[in-house]
Amino acid sequence: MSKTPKSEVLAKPAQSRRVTTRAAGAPKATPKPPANRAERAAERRAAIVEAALDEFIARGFAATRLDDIAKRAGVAKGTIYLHFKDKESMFEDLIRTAIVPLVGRMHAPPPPGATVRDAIEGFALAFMQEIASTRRGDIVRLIVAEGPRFPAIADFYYREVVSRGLAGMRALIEAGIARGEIRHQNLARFPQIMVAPALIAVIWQSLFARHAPLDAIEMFRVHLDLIFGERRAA
Amino acid sequence: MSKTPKSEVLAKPAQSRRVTTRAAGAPKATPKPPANRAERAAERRAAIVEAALDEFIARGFAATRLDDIAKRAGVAKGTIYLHFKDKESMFEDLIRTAIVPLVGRMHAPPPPGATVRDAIEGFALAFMQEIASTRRGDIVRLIVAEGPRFPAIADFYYREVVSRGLAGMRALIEAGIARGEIRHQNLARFPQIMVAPALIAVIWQSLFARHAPLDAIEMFRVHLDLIFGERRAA
Amino acid sequence: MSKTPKSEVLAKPAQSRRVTTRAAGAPKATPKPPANRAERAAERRAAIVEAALDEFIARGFAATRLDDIAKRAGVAKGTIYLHFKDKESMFEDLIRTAIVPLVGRMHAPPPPGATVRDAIEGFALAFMQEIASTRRGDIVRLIVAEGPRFPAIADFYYREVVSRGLAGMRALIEAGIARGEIRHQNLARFPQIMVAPALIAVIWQSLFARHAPLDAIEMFRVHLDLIFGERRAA
Amino acid sequence: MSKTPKSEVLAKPAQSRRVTTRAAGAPKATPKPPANRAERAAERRAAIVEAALDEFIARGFAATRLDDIAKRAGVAKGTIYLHFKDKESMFEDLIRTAIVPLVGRMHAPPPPGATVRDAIEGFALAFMQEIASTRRGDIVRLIVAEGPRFPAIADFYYREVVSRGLAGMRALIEAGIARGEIRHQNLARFPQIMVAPALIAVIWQSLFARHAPLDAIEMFRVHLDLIFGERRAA
DNA sequence: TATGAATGAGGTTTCATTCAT
DNA sequence: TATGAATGAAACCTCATTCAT
Repeated sequence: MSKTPKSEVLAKPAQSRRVTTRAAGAPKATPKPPANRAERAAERRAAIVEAALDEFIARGFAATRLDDIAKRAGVAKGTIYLHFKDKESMFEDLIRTAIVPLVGRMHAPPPPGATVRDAIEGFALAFMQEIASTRRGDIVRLIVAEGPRFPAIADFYYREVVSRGLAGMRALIEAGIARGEIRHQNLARFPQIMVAPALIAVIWQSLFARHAPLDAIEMFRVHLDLIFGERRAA
Repeated sequence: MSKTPKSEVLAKPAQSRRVTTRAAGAPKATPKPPANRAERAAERRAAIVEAALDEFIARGFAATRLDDIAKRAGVAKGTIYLHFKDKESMFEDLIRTAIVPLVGRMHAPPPPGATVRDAIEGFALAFMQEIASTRRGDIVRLIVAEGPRFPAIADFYYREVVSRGLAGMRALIEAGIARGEIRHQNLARFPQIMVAPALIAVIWQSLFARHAPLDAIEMFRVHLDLIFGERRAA
Repeated sequence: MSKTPKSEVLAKPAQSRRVTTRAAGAPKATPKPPANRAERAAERRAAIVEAALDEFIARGFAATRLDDIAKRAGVAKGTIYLHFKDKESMFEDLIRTAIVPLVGRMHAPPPPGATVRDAIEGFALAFMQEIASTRRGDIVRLIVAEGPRFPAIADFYYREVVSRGLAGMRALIEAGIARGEIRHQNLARFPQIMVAPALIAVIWQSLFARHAPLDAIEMFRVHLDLIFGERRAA
Repeated sequence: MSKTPKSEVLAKPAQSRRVTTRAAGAPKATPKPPANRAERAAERRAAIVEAALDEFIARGFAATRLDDIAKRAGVAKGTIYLHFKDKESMFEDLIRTAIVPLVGRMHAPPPPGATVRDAIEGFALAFMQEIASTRRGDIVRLIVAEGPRFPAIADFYYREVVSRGLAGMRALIEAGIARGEIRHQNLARFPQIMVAPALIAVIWQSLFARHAPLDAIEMFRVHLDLIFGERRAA
């Protein structure tokens, strides 16, 4: 055989297991006649991006065929090259673009009147709902998977997401320490600890969810209990 | 162009960033002429396994060329097929075989005279030294990367490593709770929390180590402080 | 896939549909300890010849693997090369050797006291029983199949079998004409006509027997009736 | 060495010994720039079919290289896969398509005013001129050669050509018997006998023509004399 | 003499990319 | 701008042949 594992697990074209913005199963973008030319082009590009992300997530970079992306996006193969230089830079563009929305959350302003724990719990809740259980989580896993082969992506991700996110988390932790909510001063040195369960949740979703479901939010709460101390009521 | 990203980051053949048993850069295994035929065959197989792991880790399944594996192992392409049915089952075999040694550790008998914390800290130390900072850690990342495309691997990994490891960890946590070392009873419901920093460390190594080194052991200690309470001395 | 059609019709190794001298299904020649070295060698060679014929008949020249021949003969692959220069000359040798026994019959001495029709009917009977319904018939088909690619074989077959056989047949026909058994003088110009049903039978066996069985002997008798005139009893 | 016999008899690419529609020796179909795209595609497909038949006839299925077909057709290797799923189904498609035109002839309506002998002689003439001495005859031989490995082809050939042809021939024979042209009633039980010389002719062409030319039409006439009785004039 | 592990040329097939329409 | 037929490099895999044992 060839380059792609024949695992019966992957139907063709790849079917995302999560809810996406496009109607699942609609292989062709509905041809609702849009306005002008530029608009059409933008729509096509969006369709390509959408389709490409789904395929890349399902198969990884190397095993994804442009043919399948085109089919899923409802465009011709050549059209992809009107929007992207080649497969590799398309992949990098895609990931970069998909990462940006992840960043906003991170800078969530320190809670005005709430406690630090509430702030972090809110962040965790948002993360689990908007990332871990959506395609965005798959993108995080995709970065873990392809990062070593795409240092540009790993770099970008570190710069735009990881370092900022950890910085924000460190600030929150320090606020928590200052307010007396957190006793472990050393935690500020390793803000990774705070988000570790989030990463666990993302990976668990992709790999083990069908063996044993994981209540990620509850796990995160227990984790926060370690840090902030036990709470009374749920 | 071709199927493999042309990232200048990957010389050909893939160069592992870690120490391996074979002298890095020696494309041909040669020197010591081994004894009989069976021994030779075993050696060749070992060389192929070694080379294949390196290549798969560096490039992922789909982007790895059997040609490169052969070259790196110092054998002809056809020789690979004397030991493995095809690329896919070679990959699965390899991962399976590489996983087995990970398992032993997990069952580290509960500490005879030591505290639970000491046991877990010992485990963490071992993990960081023997896994996170060696090629084994890369294998864990490889499983994260390719698991969704190789459900057989994900299943095996869950069965042999994850479920056992978590069970063992849960037992330790319960022992800790029984002895009064751990106050958070809920922790036993999510032993994943205990090992989360280990996974963080593995991923950090692969993706971000060159941006910001991470003292994984110290991180783990801080994490244990959250669980067991602050210790006096380092 | 590859070079060999994956038709489910061909189990591996090829299973001749006819009775052969070796016990069918016995992949390894039984190791009954033979006498001396030369004898052993001769036996091995015979086993190879036997196995090779079966495989070539079942798959044709190009699709036959030496590996399968060796396996079927119960020898190592290398052993084949002790007896034959290479696959091609093995094939030519084999066919040549297999053809020789076909020749004898052809020279069947003109019938001492019998009629020409009896002689030819006897030949036909022998042909159908000893060739058309045995592996030898397959060899004839094999020659038809591979002849154009192996002119040496076609030449040899023409020289040793066809031209001699037709000459013998012509002599019989002329005898029949001389005796008044045959009225069609022109038949001597085309002795091929006499044997045409034999060839039909061989081909029918291989290709269409499972769709519609053919009573080759009866067909031949009807054919002889055309030439010699109707007979009274069956 | 390789899988293909190195017989010096076969130049590369295979050179058909017969007249084909394309100018023999012109490796690239080029000159007249055709109209639209669909037309171009149809032409390319036709060129592939043409080339593939020539190669398959000259070498048989297994020994034919897609590379040579592509070269001979003047297309790139990949282009073949735009028209055929793989080598095997290309072969089956080709044979099937090539067989269809053979069928028409078979149903030659019973002679309006002519004798049965004239009808059959007309059929024989047509067969010899349009099949036995053209590439179509080679296809018949190809079916004999590869049929056992491609049961689908043998089945199709039996269903579409053999059974229909024999049925038609049987009808003619019965007409001949009814009219008193044929005395041998048993002939209707084996219409194969009637066409046997045609098959002989096809095989003779491929294998022995260069050793001894065969006047197939005259042979057929002699054969008909056996059945219908001697005629006066030639 | 016999073995069968090893070789590597060469086959089939895939798929990123181009370009005439 | 959009298409998709065509390309051909390169991947996986096979198997005839060699040769150290």
